[in-house]
Amino acid sequence: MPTRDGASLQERIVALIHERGLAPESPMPTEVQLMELLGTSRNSVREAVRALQALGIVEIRHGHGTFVGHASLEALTPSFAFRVRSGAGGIRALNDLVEVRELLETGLIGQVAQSTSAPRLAALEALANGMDRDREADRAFHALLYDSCGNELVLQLIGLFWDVYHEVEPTLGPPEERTAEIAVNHRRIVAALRARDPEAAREAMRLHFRDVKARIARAEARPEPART
Amino acid sequence: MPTRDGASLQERIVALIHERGLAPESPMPTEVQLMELLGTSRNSVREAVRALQALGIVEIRHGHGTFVGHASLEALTPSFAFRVRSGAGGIRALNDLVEVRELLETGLIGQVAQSTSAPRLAALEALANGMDRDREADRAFHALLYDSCGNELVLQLIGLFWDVYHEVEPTLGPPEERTAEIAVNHRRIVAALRARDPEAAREAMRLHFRDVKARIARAEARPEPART
DNA sequence: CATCCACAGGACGTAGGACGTCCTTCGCTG
DNA sequence: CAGCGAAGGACGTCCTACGTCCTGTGGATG
Repeated sequence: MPTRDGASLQERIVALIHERGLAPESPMPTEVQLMELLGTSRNSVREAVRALQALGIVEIRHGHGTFVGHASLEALTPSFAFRVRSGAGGIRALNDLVEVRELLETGLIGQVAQSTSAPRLAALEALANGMDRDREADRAFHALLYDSCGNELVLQLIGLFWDVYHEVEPTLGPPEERTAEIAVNHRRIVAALRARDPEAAREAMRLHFRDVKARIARAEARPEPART
Repeated sequence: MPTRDGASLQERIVALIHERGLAPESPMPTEVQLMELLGTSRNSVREAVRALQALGIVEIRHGHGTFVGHASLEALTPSFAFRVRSGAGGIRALNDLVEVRELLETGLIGQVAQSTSAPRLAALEALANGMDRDREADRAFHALLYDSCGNELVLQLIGLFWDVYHEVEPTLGPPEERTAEIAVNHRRIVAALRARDPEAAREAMRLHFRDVKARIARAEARPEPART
């Protein structure tokens, strides 16, 4: 079977990766080799590869070569960020995004409460206390929370949503006393975990997201915050 | 401020969409216009636009023009499908994906149980009964379930995960009596909704996903199912 | 002999031009 | 007035040439 030409170039390149059983980080054929393999011009090859790069399926290193990617959700950040920035429906989309994170985190926090080790609790507490100074601590906190669940997709989704939210967060207006709220909420979560109380942890998580959504609602109430 | 050249072409095009306040479906500048606006060659413009198309940020219609896209998650299907097809970790990734769907659906089904109208229930039941004949009925069932939640992102995520799962489902081996199981599980869910019993609905949903995950586990146990 | 540097080569990045294909529109024709 | 064909706009593909980045090699140097 030579190659049905019905499939798009993109699909044929992906098929090629699977046929050869190439693992992430493996080198892909050269652009010139792909030209010959697929019987097209370098231009078409490059466009297809660029599309695959945008999806995280391949990784391009200038001067070095093209490699199979990890299809990490990180690559998809621009798509989600775009959706959330879209004028009118943007705030709505942002709220949807936070609600999904709430669903994931309140769903998982129960099992986390039953299985978190003492050293991990200490690390979580340290992060919760450092949030005033370092905003990244918030991201690390949520990542560490679900690190033990063994679900890579959840970790990446939560990280993705965090990134997208904080990318547009400045446009939501002044933070008010939010930074204080955040630390309090996170300390409450840690306390519930320390008590190994799943229901209390879930409730603490709900409170946290209630505050986040309240901030979004305040932003929605105010007039269009002026475009860049 | 003319345009800082530090940003990638992609980012500059996205910025241009936001600056002009272009809504989805609006026509984008022509490739030639973008060349002039961004001061690059048509080749570079096309590559950047192709990347944005892969992310669903723009939509290209041959012979007609380029338009602002909806950044629908549908465009991201190839990325998720790739991740799930990746040889060794593929089954693991598929399981992660189903678990995320479980988190979302069990988290939402409670509020659905309290708010689903009679006609909607009838429609759900019809779909549940039609699953033996039409596999799409399953997809429609889950979409209709959460349609009333007002969260577009959840709908798209569940649809995306459904698509990805069913794209690789054939490789999981023979379906056994699964089709029967599916209908039973879904009828149980409808019954719980009809009784307006959130906890029963959640439990029925858990059972459904228990079966799905069991199928994945059986596939993981068997040897590599031979590549295409 | 070990080290450092210049250079050649491979691979991706950008540019410009030419032609093909698809779609729409307008004007001509019957 | 209806139908059809030509023209033009916009994306698709191809080709060629040159620039930039990285690596490995080989010679000059201490």
